[in-house]
Amino acid sequence: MKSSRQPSLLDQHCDYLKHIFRLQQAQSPVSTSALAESLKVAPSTVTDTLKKLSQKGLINYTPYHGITLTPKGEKLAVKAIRRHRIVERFLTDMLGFEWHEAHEEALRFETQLSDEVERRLFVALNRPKVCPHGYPIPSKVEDVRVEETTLYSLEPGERAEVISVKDDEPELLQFMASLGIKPGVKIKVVAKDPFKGPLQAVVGRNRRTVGWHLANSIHVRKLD
Amino acid sequence: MKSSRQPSLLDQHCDYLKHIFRLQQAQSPVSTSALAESLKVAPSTVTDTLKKLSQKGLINYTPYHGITLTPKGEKLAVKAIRRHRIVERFLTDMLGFEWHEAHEEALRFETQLSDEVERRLFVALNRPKVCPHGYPIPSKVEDVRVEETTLYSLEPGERAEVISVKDDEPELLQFMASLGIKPGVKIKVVAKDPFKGPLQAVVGRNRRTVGWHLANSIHVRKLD
DNA sequence: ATTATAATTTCGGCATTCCGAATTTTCAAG
DNA sequence: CTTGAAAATTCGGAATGCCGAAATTATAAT
Repeated sequence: MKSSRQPSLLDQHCDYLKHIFRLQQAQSPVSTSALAESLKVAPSTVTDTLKKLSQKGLINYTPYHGITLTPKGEKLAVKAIRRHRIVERFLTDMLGFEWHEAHEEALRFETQLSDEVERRLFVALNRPKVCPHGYPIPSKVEDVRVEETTLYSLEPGERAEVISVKDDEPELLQFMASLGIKPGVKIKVVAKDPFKGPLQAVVGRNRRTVGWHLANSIHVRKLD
Repeated sequence: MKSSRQPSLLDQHCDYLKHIFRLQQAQSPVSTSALAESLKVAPSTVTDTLKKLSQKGLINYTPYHGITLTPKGEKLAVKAIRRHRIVERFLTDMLGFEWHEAHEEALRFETQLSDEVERRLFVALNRPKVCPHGYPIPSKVEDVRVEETTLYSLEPGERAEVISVKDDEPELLQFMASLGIKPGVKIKVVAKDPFKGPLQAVVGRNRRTVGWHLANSIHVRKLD
C-alpha cells in the first residue's frame, strides 16, 4: 500500500508512539516485548518498525536495550493522545456512545482525521478539559499527568474523588458504570482485605465490594 | 498489511464500488481505463483489483469487455455513497466546513467509520435528505437518482431551481459559492452562446456569465 | 478481410507490513 | 568466570497494493 495522504507520519507510527508513551510512564526504557504485547504484534515486527521510528528521529533505540521517546517523538505522541481523547468526547457527547464503547470506536478512525477536523471538533465540543474517562486532553507533554493514587491504595476510612478510570477494558468500564463509578463521584473506603483481597466502599449511597484489579483501575484524589 | 477490523470488505474495495457506481450512470459497462482515471491509479492496478472484486461477487467482470456491478456490489456501493454524504453533512453542519472542503475531508476517514457511528451521525444530524451539494442521501439503489437537466441545457428565458452541484472539483465549488450558486437557488437563463460558449443568467439579484463546464456541473429542475 | 491503433491484461518488480524459526545478545545464577 | 534461559534481533517468506513495459485482444478504418 502506498502511504499517500500523510507525507511525514504514518498511522502506524502514531500508534507506536502512543503505546510507547503510555508504557514509558510505567517503565523507561520500554522493552520490545512490552510494546509487542501492547500492540498485539510479534516482537520481530516491533523490531522492524523500531528501526524506522529511530531513523525518523522519533525514538532513541539501542538494540537489545529498549527504547525511549525523543522530544520530537514525545510531542507527536501527545498529539496522538490529544486527538484520541477529543474523538472519545465526540463519540460520547455528540453521538451518545457509552464510555466503554468510545475508546475502541475512536481507535478505528482517529488516525485518519486531519488536524483541521480535530481542531473544529475540539471547538464544537466546547474545548473540553478531559476525556470521558477523566484523563486530561493535553496540549503539551506536561499536561498528560495522571493521578498516581488509585482507589486500592486508600486505607479504610479514607475518602476520595474519582478522577479517571482506565479505558482499555470495555467490559470493566461497563461494570464500573453499573456500580456508579465515574469521574467526579466520591467514594469512601470501608474495609480492605489483605493479600490484594476485595475492597469495600461506599459509592454515592451504595455499599460496593470490588476486587483488586478494578480498584486499581480507578485513579482518585484524596479528600480532607 | 493485515486487514484486521473489517472482516468482509476492504476499504479499497468500497472505493472501487463507489467509483464504478458513479461511472456506470454515465456509461455501462465501465471500462478499465475510465476507472483507472477516476481512481488515479494505473490501469494495470485496476485490472488486478477487478479480479478480486469479481471473485467476491461484487462485479461482473469479463476481461477486455468492461465491468458491471452485481446486485450485491450495487448495494454496497449505495451504502458507501450514503456514508460519504452523511459524513459531508457532518462536516458542514456540525463542524462548519465549507462545502468545497467537505468532499475531500470526508474521503479521508469515512471508510473507517463503523456502521454504528454512521447511524448515530445520521440521527444527530436530524436525518438529512441530501448532502451539502444537494445529492440525495440514499437508503437503497433507487434513491441515487440525479437530476438529468443541467443549467447549460436550458434555453434563454427559462427558469430553474438548482438541485445539486458536482462535488469533485473543490475550486469550482468555491467559485460557484462566490457566484451565489447553491442548491435551492433560482436561476433564469438570459443568453447562451453557440458552440459551448458562455451562458448568461440571473442568479438571485445578480447577473452572471458562466462557462460551459461550470453550467454543466449544475443540476437543475425547470420551473413553470 | 486486413491491419493499425487503442485498450486491456500479463508479467516482473518494488515497497510495505506482518510473521515464525533460527540466531545472537544480555544478564543473572552458580 | 562460565553458562543457560530469556529477550531481542536477523532472516526468509507470505500477502497486499502499486507500477511500467511487454504482450495480448478488440475495434475501427481501409
